[in-house]
Amino acid sequence: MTSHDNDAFKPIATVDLAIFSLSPAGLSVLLVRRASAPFTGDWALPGGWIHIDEDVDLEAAARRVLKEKTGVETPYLEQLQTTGSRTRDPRGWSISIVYIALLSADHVAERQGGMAGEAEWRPIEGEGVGFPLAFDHASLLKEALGRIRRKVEYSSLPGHLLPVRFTLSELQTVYETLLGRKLDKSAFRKRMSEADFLEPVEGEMRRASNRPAQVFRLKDTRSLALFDRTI
Amino acid sequence: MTSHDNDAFKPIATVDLAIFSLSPAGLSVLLVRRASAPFTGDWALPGGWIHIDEDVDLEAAARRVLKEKTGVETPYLEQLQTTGSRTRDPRGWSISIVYIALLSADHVAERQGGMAGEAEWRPIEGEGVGFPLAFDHASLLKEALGRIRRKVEYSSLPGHLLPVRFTLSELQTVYETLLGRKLDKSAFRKRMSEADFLEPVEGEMRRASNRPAQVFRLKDTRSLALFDRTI
DNA sequence: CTAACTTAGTTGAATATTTACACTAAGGCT
DNA sequence: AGCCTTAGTGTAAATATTCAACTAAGTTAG
Repeated sequence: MTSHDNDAFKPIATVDLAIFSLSPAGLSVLLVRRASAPFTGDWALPGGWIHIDEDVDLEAAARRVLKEKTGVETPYLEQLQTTGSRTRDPRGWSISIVYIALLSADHVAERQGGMAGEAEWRPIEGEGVGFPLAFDHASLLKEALGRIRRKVEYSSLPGHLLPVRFTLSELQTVYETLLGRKLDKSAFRKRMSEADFLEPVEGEMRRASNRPAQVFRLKDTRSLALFDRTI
Repeated sequence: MTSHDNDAFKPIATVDLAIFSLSPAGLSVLLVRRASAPFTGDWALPGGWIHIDEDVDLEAAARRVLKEKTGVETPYLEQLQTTGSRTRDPRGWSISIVYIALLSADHVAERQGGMAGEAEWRPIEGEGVGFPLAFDHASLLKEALGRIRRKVEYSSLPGHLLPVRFTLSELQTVYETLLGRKLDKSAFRKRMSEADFLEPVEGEMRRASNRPAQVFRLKDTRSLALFDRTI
């Protein structure tokens, strides 16, 4: 077996998404029911083929799949990892490029009805959803959760689960939900201020509670690349 | 354009490697000269097709390519990222799964002669090698360097660039090389001890300098998974 | 053979950062 | 009016980090 160019094996390659949002129950992931073999009827992460004529690159393919399933066009999107093996799909060698997407609460609210038929939000319990998934998707979901939970420690990632404008108290609650522990208010505020993730929305105050609070928004996402430590 | 299973577009997919080692000049990367179109004669990261019958998964494919180019069978190997687009290869849509490999000094020494004809070590200067590479490989190399340099901060990754057994002074020098700055000896030792990356080789001392030094080795690599924060 | 030199490994004081918790103030609610 | 809840700040104690000196085990020069 030598390596001429025309030995090129072209494997089946899909883009799969772990799409998260916050529900009253905590962090939730969007799952779809498989309509065709293999794993017909099982729950799976939403995914799709790359469309050679539509998608200029992998991220565009992920964005398109996300829009098809949820209608959302401006998500937080981040490549997680690529798995490929002979055994993960019974039809043979296949590759899956997995992306993580975070949907804000208002994204989800807007699209409550418009969601593709068999897609449903399922609450995260521990390292997954508590029931089996098609292919190796349970393992992919576990990796995605690991990435998110580690990244809470050093990035503004949790901010993408809130509406565009939020208060510091709301943000702290999201951090606490993802970390599974309480944070000190004073330390949290100092850290946010030093990390320079946020900008105040000038003059805007919110009175969701019994006291008005300053409203913030995330600074331009591009600056986040500085903090990306993939894996 | 609807999405039946048999629409499945199977893109050209390769596994490419950014293989690093330490040379007297500092960090070096292994490059090969392309023998065929496109980019004939240009330098590129070593890579290869997936062999559907040989490779059980992507990591096995990366391992095989590494062995073909360097003879090394037990490298440090880590998936970096996957790029795929219409434009990165003039022949059309293609995908590259990129792995980072670190070779220890004794790996390199062993294989000085046995290396495939047109492969050469090139010193890293800043964010690359200082001359153009085929495809998007300059950009892939830049990402790999970013990953390595960030990971120095919180992992034992630099240890994989040394022989299996090394002294703390040698290890500190590698950290300093990768970070591009001097570290405090006392703080470095305390950190290493707390991080629990290393185990002493009982009873073994090295007298490379004018004073004998305790010899260490990395603890089982599997424990490193705890620290992996991809990207 | 001795004295000077080099480097492994440790110690400690000065400084900076984190943590825990109390405190003030601006409303809403009864 | 007075009490309650929550936004936002202050601060003292505990912990970490930094910087630099110190000890000890050799090697090398004279």
